[in-house]
Amino acid sequence: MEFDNNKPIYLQIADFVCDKILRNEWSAAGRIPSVRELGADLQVNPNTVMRTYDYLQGEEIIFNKRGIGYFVAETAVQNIVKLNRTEFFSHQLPMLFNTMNALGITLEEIKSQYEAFLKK
Amino acid sequence: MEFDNNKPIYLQIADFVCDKILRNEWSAAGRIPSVRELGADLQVNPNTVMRTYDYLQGEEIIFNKRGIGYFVAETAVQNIVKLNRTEFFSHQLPMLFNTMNALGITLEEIKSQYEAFLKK
Amino acid sequence: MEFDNNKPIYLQIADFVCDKILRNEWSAAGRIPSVRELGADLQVNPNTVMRTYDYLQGEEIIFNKRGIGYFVAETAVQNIVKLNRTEFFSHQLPMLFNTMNALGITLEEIKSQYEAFLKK
Amino acid sequence: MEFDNNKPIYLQIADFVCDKILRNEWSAAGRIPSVRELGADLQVNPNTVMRTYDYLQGEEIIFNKRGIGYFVAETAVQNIVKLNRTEFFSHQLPMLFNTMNALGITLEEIKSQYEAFLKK
DNA sequence: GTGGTCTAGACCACC
DNA sequence: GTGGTCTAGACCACA
Repeated sequence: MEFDNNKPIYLQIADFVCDKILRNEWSAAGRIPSVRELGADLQVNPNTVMRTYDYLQGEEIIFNKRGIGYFVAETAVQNIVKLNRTEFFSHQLPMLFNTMNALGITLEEIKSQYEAFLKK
Repeated sequence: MEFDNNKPIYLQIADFVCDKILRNEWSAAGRIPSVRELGADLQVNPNTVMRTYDYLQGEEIIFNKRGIGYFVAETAVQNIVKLNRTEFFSHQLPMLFNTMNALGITLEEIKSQYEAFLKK
Repeated sequence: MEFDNNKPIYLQIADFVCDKILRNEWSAAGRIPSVRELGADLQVNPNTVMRTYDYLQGEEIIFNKRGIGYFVAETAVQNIVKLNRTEFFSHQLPMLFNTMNALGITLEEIKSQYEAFLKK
Repeated sequence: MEFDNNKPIYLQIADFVCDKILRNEWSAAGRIPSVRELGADLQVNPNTVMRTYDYLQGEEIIFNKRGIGYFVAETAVQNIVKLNRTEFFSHQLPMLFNTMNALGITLEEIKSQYEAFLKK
């Protein structure tokens, strides 16, 4: 897996895990890979995965059974969606609008770019 | 001036300088404040301003006359705009589209949000 | 290590690093010393080494893995050679020819000096 | 006049003055422009020209009559040539040979470059 | 542990 | 006066 330098790796791994859950590859109440396993898979220090799991547990997307492993929470999917939507509408979108304003970019341009993006 | 903790101060100062240039408050071929002056103005260490100027010189937005000071480059405005647009269309926008896709958000929603944003 | 006062230390360290790479003492994709280590080795402030690494990363000679360290880029050797040759043929040599012309020095004289230099 | 950023302006002005003398445009025992005049001509601070004249006086290339101005020394030409040749053979040339060695550049390459330079 | 940023203060060459 | 470099020491996020 390749990482973007502008975002902490542990958050990128969180996205990766959420993606797995949303696609139902890791299903509700099921066990997810151990910190060591996932670390080996993604070629990343286990500590970093640990941080991801910590974060996801805080958001109630996964939970821990001591000595056994981490599991997908029942409410995982809805929490992921809520988390993402909140982030999107309260941070990402306003920032976008600000730069659009600053650069004089219209919604029309965004629209045509979006259509090009969809075809890709 | 207040600084956002999520972005290096020297880059926020760069934005500040670019803004001045775009608004024509600091005009083409004109001298801009010395690192010491601007540092005092913004309550920031001169070294930090130095780093900003270094960066902006690399982007060919300002240039230096030795022992005299820094000046706005002839091509400053176009370089600023180019820099910002490149960043916007090749990074910010694709990331936006990706999350839109992932969250199932349509362009219609964006549009209504944008109108709300404009009224604010 | 001793430093020449006529050239910034951070650039002399850059030369030092490039030399290591060219001699294959620090090999492609391998990790190079941390800013703290090299700083201690060369009896130089870590910030100064940091500046060197910054510069070399800009020239795509080394690259960074966050939280882990700096590594020799795959294309390091060719980039070093290209950098040096460009500098030599487009700046150093023309300046030499200009002064040769001004002083009426012939290529023959250069040649004999060069042979003397090689024997030294 | 345009200045190279890698060399102090006052030394570049010194080169300019020496060139005038060597070409006999400013002849032996003749008066040369005042600090203010030359400064205006070259669009440079008079202080900087002053520093040039100071330096050239130290090298016995020009001399000063108080209240009147600066004049070309009788021994100017020979001192210029001596100064330049010394600089060339004891500094410039050894540095050249070093980089040639480091980059594996042969005298043959230099020769062909030189011929190309002469035709230009 | 790593790099990245920032401050405070110093010294220097140059204009 | 200007920028440029360097040091010492601090704090932070990240791995």
